Amino acid sequence: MTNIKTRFAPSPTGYLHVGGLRTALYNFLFARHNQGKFLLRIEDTDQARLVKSADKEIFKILKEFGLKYDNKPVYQSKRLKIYQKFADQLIKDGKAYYCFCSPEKLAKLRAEQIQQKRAPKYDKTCCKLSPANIDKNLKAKISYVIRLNVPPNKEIKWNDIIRGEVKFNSNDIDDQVLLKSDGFPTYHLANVVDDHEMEITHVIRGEEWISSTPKHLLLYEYFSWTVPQFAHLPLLLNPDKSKLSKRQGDVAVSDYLAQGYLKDALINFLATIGWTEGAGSEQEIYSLKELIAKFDLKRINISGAIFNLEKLDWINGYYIRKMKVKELTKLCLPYLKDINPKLAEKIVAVEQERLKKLSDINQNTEFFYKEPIYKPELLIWKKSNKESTLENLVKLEDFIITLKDKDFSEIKTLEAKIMAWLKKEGYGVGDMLWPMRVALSGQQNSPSPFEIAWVLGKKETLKRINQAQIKLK
RNA sequence: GCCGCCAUCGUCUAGUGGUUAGGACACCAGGUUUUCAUCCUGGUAACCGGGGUCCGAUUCCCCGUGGCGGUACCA
Repeated sequence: MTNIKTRFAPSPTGYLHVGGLRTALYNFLFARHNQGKFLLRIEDTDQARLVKSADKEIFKILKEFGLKYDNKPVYQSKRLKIYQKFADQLIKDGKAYYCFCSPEKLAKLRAEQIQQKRAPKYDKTCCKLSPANIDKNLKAKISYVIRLNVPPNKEIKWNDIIRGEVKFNSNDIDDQVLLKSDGFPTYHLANVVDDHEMEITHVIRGEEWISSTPKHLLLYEYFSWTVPQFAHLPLLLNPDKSKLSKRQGDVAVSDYLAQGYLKDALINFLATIGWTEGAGSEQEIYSLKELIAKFDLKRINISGAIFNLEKLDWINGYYIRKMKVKELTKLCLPYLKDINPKLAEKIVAVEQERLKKLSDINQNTEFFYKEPIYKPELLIWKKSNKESTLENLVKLEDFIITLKDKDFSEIKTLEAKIMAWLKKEGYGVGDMLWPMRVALSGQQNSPSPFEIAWVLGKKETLKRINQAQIKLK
């Protein structure tokens, strides 16, 4: 296929949702895979919900994630005249009509219909207005909207790339408002007009749009425009299977970034929740490049998927473990406030394999730069006792004093020295290393004593071993 | 209520008209180890129900059930 064009069309009503990011990702991947264009459109037609600078956050996040879009973003709020022009054209053709009904009247109508167990639908009162009456109302400046004139009993269907044929009967479709009384278009009008003018070939959007698609199809028909291909993505769900929402956890991309989820990991996770390359592949880890090469809309799953944090944590941990210590340290620094970068790098080196997300770096790592507080009993290994623990700590101190500073330059060197000494003297590994580790960390669980000693350096290591002895006495 | 979409381990999923229904996460056990983590090995665990079609259905069809989405002058 040539000249493929996709678009991501968020509305700037707040933070960017992870589901939105996935939609953007799929649009991006499909376009790039096919050497097509990926465009961005800001759907700012709801004046009430508009959040200032929400568009800026969207740009920033797309950029951070490497989802580069082509051309300048299109703002719908700057295209009001165009939508009005097309709405007028529909009216002229009898495909849309002025509606002067008040919100109160509509609410009453809806309430009646619901009570009668019928689907709430506009009753087309204003569609039957005579030209003279319309003129009169217009001149009297009665507030109006423009509604889509949906024909009765017409089958409307399309072939969804992801779901196959989807069918509706026009009797179930409401005469949707296309142009609001404030002169702004609704999603339906603006969306169709813009997708046409931007020459979008593939509309890839969330499943929540399926029931609106017949309205859009009708508009394409009324305008005699080429209909794009539709691909309706499955939803991201809460653990209880409802649509992923803020009530049940974080949904903003920025929340995940703030917690220290890596962009590559997030992309990897989002891409593979709902998409697999198939063909018997059992791959779990994908780079953005690889995704571009392998992505196929037809391989997107149809059913909704729970946003499974445990899997995200695993993927993120995987990416963290693959990182170079220097790079990882840079990313961790914001979570390790007021710490000397040299020390931070050592801490990161030692903690790397334990991190699931960057913010974990400040979990149980205080002992690296603060004297640990712990109960003396913790020093005693399960197979040992107080007396021999104290004795061992003294022996250990005496030995470490004999080490040179350069023995502390690398973890491996330090480990080799101490292990050789243990072996030579015939000391039990646990008898010696457990108290050493606790003396240095004050923790039940921690990195190895060699690693901690390497971070602390000779002087601090000796100091803590000595303090442990005092505690035990 | 009405319309629509969906249905394989707890979760993400692969897969097929005949398979020991595969993988990953999580979980459990074992190994490595001074602890945790990492790493390695192994294990528990699934085709929503009922009818068809067929020699044979998890797979195809229908019905049901369940979940979800939509039902706005929100997107």
